[in-house]
Amino acid sequence: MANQDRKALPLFPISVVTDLTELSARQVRYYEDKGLVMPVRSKGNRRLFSFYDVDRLLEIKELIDQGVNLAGIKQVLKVKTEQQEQNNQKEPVPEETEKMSEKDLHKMLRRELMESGYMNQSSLVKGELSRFYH
DNA sequence: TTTCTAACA
DNA sequence: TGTTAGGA
Repeated sequence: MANQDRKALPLFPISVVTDLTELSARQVRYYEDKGLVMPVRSKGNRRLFSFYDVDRLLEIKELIDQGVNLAGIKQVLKVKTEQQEQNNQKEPVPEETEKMSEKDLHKMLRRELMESGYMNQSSLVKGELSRFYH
């Protein structure tokens, strides 16, 4: 089983999440209501969070005290999710460097840029995202 | 005992 | 956001 799947496994109740994130249960539930996280429900209508959910909530926490509102956070998470989906369908890198076509080389470079963080939060925060600040 | 929803001195 | 009522 891939690590990606493990991180997506719905495992812990809200109590664990509040411990890990320092967020109140009220906040966690509120953020779910706003679509920032979507934990699975289980026996007795109880929320089950995955590692991914916890990671997202930690990012949400950071953005909150950075002064970003829910609309802005939603934008960031949207991008994050899109990037993650791209990583899931990432194609294997060609074995031999000599046989690497120019096309593959460009794919690699583009991927390096994306994963090095060039097109993530930093640039977002400085640019488009600025209008979501107070 | 823990978590859930809904609502507000 | 906190807190609480009333159930499951």
